[in-house]
Amino acid sequence: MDPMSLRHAVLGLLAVEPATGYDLAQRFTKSISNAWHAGHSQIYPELARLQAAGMVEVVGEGARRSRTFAITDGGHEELRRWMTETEASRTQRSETGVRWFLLAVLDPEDRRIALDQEIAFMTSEAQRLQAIADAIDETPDPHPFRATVDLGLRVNAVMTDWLREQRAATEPDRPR
Amino acid sequence: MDPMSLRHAVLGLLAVEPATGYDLAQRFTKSISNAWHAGHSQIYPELARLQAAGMVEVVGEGARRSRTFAITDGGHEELRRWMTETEASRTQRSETGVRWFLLAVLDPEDRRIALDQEIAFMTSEAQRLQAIADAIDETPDPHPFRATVDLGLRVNAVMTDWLREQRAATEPDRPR
DNA sequence: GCCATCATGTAATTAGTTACATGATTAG
DNA sequence: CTAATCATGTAACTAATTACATGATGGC
Repeated sequence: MDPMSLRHAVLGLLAVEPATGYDLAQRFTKSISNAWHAGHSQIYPELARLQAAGMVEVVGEGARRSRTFAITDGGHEELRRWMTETEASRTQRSETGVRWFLLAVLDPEDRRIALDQEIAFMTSEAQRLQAIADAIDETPDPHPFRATVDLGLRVNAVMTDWLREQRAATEPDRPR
Repeated sequence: MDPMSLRHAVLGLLAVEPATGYDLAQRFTKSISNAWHAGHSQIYPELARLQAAGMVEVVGEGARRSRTFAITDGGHEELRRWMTETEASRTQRSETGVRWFLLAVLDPEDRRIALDQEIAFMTSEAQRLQAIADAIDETPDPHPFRATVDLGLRVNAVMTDWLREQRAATEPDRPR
């Protein structure tokens, strides 16, 4: 049972900084959402399993019966092992990808409508990523995930260019 | 219940050309695998549901009790509706993405090992995509999915550049 | 006092993977 | 004749989503 990226995503987020289950749910949507997502109903049970496996531990209990978890040495070792010794199974699932694939089977009119939607979506994504980048840049010391945000922006740019090309090729009257 | 990209991926593949369930399983791995994947154990039940919903129909029965499915007008309409009228839920899941995210929490030595693995993986992916592109280019008429293969290659190139930058920044003795 | 948000959990359902199972056809 | 591939299905399990449920704290 080597796949299971959720486990490693959680460990990785905790490796940066200890957090509560609630924090983790937020970080999934705010930082790693381009790669993986998990809601709290998945996170709490996973934290319990990781704790049972000695990979995370409770390092503090706060208000509202909150528990802050931190990664242990065992957890770090598991991360290291997974990253350097396992051959990735490479689960790949992107609804956006499916939609872009399907553009080809629409007639020109519908394709234009869909392309406009996709361009708008990518623009909002770029803004979301840029906001994250800006927030990171305001912090004093270099943030570990800054580089992947940059990658996201680059990929977004290439994809948006592609969408615009497709859009231009579908222009009705003046195909230029 | 508007998500469910599997349904639309199947409809889209059938929109290009009728196929058996077996064919579809192959096409998932060979063409759309960057966006979505499904094995035959998921495809056959989905075909049955689509048939019950009148979105696909059996257009031929061949050897080995094989049935060839084709998309119906209802199926086309559903595709059109989903692509132009629904707001994408944007399921996004990439184990590769998780791994790249986690690079930041590894120490330099392990990071180099992981980066080398990732660069090798992206290189093999580029070759796989290029092979698909070449196969498409040999066909007489323009293939609907040629453009998305091209997009895949472009994105791969940007990502590989990023990996190499990261790798260079982790050089041990001679950090340039 | 009340509303937003923090915080944690479980239950029910649906989606996806892996394993089991079977048999037909074709190429060598 | 026999191995590879074509072809279809079901069963068992795991992962993920959505819905249900509860309660604490802090700001207004």
